[in-house]
Amino acid sequence: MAVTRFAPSPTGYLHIGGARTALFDLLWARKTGGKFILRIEDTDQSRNSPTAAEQVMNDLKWLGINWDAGPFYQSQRREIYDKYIAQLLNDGKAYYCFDTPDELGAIRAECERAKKNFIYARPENFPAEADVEAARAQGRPVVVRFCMPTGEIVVEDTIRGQVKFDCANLSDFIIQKNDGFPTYHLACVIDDELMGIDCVIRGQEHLMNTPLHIALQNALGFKRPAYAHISVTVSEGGGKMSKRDRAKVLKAAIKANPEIDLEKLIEVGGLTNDKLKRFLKGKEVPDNPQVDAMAKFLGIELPEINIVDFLKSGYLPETLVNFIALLGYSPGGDKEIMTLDEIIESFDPSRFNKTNSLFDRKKLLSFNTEHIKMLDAETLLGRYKDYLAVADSPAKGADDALLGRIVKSCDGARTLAEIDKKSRFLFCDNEEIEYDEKSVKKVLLKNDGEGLAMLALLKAGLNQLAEVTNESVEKMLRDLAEEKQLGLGKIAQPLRVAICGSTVSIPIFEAIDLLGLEKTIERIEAAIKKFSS
RNA sequence: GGCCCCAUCGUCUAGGUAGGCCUAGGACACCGGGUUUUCAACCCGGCAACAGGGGUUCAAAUCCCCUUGGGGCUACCA
Repeated sequence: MAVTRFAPSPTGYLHIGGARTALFDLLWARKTGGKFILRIEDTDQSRNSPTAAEQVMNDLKWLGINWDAGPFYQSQRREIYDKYIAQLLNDGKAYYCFDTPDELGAIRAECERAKKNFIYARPENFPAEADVEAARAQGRPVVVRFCMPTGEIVVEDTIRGQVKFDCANLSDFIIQKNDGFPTYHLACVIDDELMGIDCVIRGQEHLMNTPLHIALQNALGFKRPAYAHISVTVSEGGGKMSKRDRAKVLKAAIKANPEIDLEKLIEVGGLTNDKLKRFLKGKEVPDNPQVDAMAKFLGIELPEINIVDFLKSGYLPETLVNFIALLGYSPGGDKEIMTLDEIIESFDPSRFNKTNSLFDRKKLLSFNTEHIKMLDAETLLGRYKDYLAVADSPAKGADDALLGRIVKSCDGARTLAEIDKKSRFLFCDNEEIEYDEKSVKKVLLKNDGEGLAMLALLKAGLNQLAEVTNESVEKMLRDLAEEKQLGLGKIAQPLRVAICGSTVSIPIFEAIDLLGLEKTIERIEAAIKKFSS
């Protein structure tokens, strides 16, 4: 019966790394019949966006990562932290400091020059409350630092075994900031104790924080939870997969192309000239919506990083959960495609591996294909509608019966976006069809317009049909192929381009049936007219 | 720079905690072939790895050390 938690800081959308951490914490809680708690670590006033926590929760829900308690907001628990800070101060285990950022920076620079770790020089006599007021009066910042003990701290990590730290390398660290908020370390340790967290599964980037947390727990007389530091997910360029990766790709694209109309880009992105300059110089990163808008304007694809990015690209939540669970973890055996329940059932935290892993998008695509195949029709339709809602598709709002038939006609599809792409032509007016240049050339114009000639034959054939049914249309096409001694492709492809504008669509007979004979003939005529000159 | 983590096919990984069952298994990708009304799906076949160097041992992918290479942290961010 493990009690675990996911403790994101609400600085933006939930991204892959966070989702993976959340998933493993959920897995362990479910496997043991325990509890999974959501805690929002919003102790940084400057970095919190008001909607971010909401977004993170939406993304978790979409993935099916549901929490049993919370969300608890640390910003609403100030008195609790204050109480413990006072206690530490009282016990002489923490002390006030009044250094300015500049002073601190100078000490750091000096340490670097001496090739040493930064260690804050603890004063012999700690400042008294009266000194605090004096410092404030002088306009100096007031923070509280924790006294690191001496000796060695050994972290018992479920994944990595014993990891030893010499406290001589660890500095007294800040537990309360100038604005009165606790730092992450303090709030995290207190909440883990108060919320009864007994197992902390988190990213390896926290391994170095763990001795600090243990020191705090010891000073406060808290229990020590079990720790498991999971490997980091890295992206193609090397380095931890980060939200900044999308901006990075955008920046590279802008720099690589001097032809870009920067004025227009600024307008589309909704930022200022100065901000764009700072972005290109690597000094500032625009917001997500701004990055997206600029990418769309430039017609470039950004790598999916945030969970919503994957939704927008047509991935299933089932896919993400399955794929993420197999990054740095393996249940053993050859089975890879699994549902959340199967993953929970087979979950064994001793089977984590220590190596960082690369996020392989091709394999993700393949997982998506498998999961699309696995879903029952009703669930898949629901997922498709969720996708359409965010995809800016003309198919949005179409009735379930139609959408259901479309989805069914696309079995074998790799993403939901692919289904939309193959069937959009059904939702356009005839005049709105965009003819893909390459497709037109290849199947209509090539070989002296043999495709166009075929269209004429098709039109005549369709007009002569005594009775128009799916069967009669199909028979006509097949008879025509036989008569001309051609594969069906020679007939279907020109027809496809005429009615959908490209060589890729849902199966041709389904396409005609769904479009209707009237529009089909109209589009054939329009195509003949348009490309005959 | 300091501290810490890691190292099996191109990628995700099995095997490593009880060394011989590993002439190293699976999946994705890739290559070749088949099927086909497009794309996809599907079927058959193929390529491909224990980072390097020392030990320990009758025996090492598995244990130890070093080198090299990757990664993380190094904030009044979390």
